[in-house]
Amino acid sequence: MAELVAGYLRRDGYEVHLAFDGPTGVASAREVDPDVIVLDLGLPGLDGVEVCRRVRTFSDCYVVMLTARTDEIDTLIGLSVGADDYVTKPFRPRELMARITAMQRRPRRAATATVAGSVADETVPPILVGPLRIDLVGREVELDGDPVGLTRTEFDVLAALARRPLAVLTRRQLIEAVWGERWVGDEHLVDVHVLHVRQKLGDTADAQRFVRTVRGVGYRMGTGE
Amino acid sequence: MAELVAGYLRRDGYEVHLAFDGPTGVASAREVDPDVIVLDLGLPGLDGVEVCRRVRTFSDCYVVMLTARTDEIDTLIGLSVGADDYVTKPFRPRELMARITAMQRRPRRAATATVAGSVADETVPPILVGPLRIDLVGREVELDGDPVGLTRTEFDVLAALARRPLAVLTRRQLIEAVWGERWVGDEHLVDVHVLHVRQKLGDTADAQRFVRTVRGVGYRMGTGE
DNA sequence: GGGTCCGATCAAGATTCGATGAAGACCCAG
DNA sequence: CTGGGTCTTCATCGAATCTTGATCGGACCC
Repeated sequence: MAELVAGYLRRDGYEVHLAFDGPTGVASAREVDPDVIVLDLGLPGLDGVEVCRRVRTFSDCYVVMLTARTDEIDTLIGLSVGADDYVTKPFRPRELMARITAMQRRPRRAATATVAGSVADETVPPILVGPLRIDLVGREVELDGDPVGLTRTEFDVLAALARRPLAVLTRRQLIEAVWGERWVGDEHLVDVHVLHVRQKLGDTADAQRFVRTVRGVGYRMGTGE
Repeated sequence: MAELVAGYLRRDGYEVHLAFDGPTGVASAREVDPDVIVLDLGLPGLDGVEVCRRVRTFSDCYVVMLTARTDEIDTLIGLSVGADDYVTKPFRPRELMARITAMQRRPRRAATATVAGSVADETVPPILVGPLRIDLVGREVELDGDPVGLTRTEFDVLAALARRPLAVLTRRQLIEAVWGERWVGDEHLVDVHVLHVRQKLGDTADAQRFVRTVRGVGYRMGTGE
C-alpha cells in the first residue's frame, strides 16, 4: 500500500520517504521536515492519531489520514487530531493525489491560526530560488532584492511551480493548483500567464532562468541561470 | 469531554492545560495564569461555582462555564458567579470555539472595572508600524504622536492587520478576526471600513502607506511609505 | 526537406475587482 | 424618546486583470 502511494507521489515529482511504523514515521518526519505526510491509521507501534499529535508538536506540515471507515472520520475530527484531510480506504490513487494537490493550495495552519490577541509567529519561511525570493504569506516576490509586482494569478502560478522546484508540472496540474479542480477551458491559458511571469522576471523564451519549458509536458522551476 | 475541547483549542493555537477536579483546576490556574478558563460544572471536589469564585480572587481571566441545563444559567447569573459566558451541554465544539474567540474580543473585566485608580500592568506592548502606534490594550492609535480617532470596528480591522504585519489577510480572515466566525453577509463590508481607516490615517487608494490592497486576495499591513 | 505539432507572443474583448458615495438601520447616551 | 454617531447595505464607476483567439516561428518526426 505504502509503495503504491509512494509510486504515485514520485511520479508527480515528490520526494518520498517511507516509514512502516509510528515511531519511525515520527522520527523520519522530524528529520526530513516534509511538506506532506500521508498517514495510514492502524500502524503498529503507535496509532495514527498519536503519530499525528506528536508530529504536530514540531511541524505544521499537511497531514492526510487514510482511514478504513467513513464514520471513523467524524471520530477523528472530534478528537481534533489535526489532520488536514481524510481519505477512506479503498481509495483511487488519483483521488488521493488530487486531494494532496488541492490541500497545498490551502493556507498552512500556522498562517491561519489567528488566535485573538496573540501575534502568531510567521513560521512559513519564504521560498528561495536562486536570486528569487517568494513569500507565500505576504504574497511578495523579490528578484535580487527588488520587489516584483505580480498579479494574483501570476503569483499563484509561480508559487505552484516554486513549491515543487524539481518537478515538472503539467498544464493541468498548474490549472488545478491555481484555479481549482472544476475547470473547463483552454489549457493554453497557462501559457499566457507563464509568459507574463517570465516577462516580469526578465526571462525570455530563450533564456529561461526561472520558469523552464519542458516541451510536450509542461513547466518546471529553474534554479536561476 | 475535556480532551475534546482541548483538542479544538489546540487546533486553534491555544496552549491547553487540563485539570480533572476543582482544587487541581484552581491550583493550575494560579500557576499558569491562563487567558481563558473553560469550566465544566459538576466537577468532583469543588463545584464549578466555587472554583470560579476562587479563581476570581487572584485572576481576571475569561471564564466560560459549561452547564447541563439552560435554566441553570439564570441561577448562575443570579449567583453572580462572575463567568464571562455560559454554554449549555450538549454543545457543538465549533460554537464553543466561536464564543471563546468572541469573548476575547470584549474588553477584559480588569480593563472595564477601572474602579479606584489601580492601573493594571501593561504587559502587552503596543504595535509599532512605522509612524503608527497601535495600543491594543487601550485601543488607541497614534500617528506621528497625534491620536487618531478610530471607531470600534475601524480599530479592530486595523488591529487585525497589524497583528500580522507581513501577511496578506483575505476579507474572510478579516471578518473572522473582527466579527467572528458565523458571518453571513457581504464581504465588501470590509472595504468600507478599510476606506474609513485609510481616510483617518491619511491614506488614499493611490498612496497606500499603511493598509495596502492586494488585488484579488485581500489587504496587508504596509510599513509606512 | 517537408509537414506537423507545440509553444511564444500579441492584441482585444470580457470580466472581475476595489474604491467610493450615499442612504437606511442600528445602537447608545442623554 | 430623541439625536448623534456608527455600522451595514447598495449601486456605480473606472481600472486592473483575465481569457480567448489568431498568428508566428521553431522543434521534432518522417
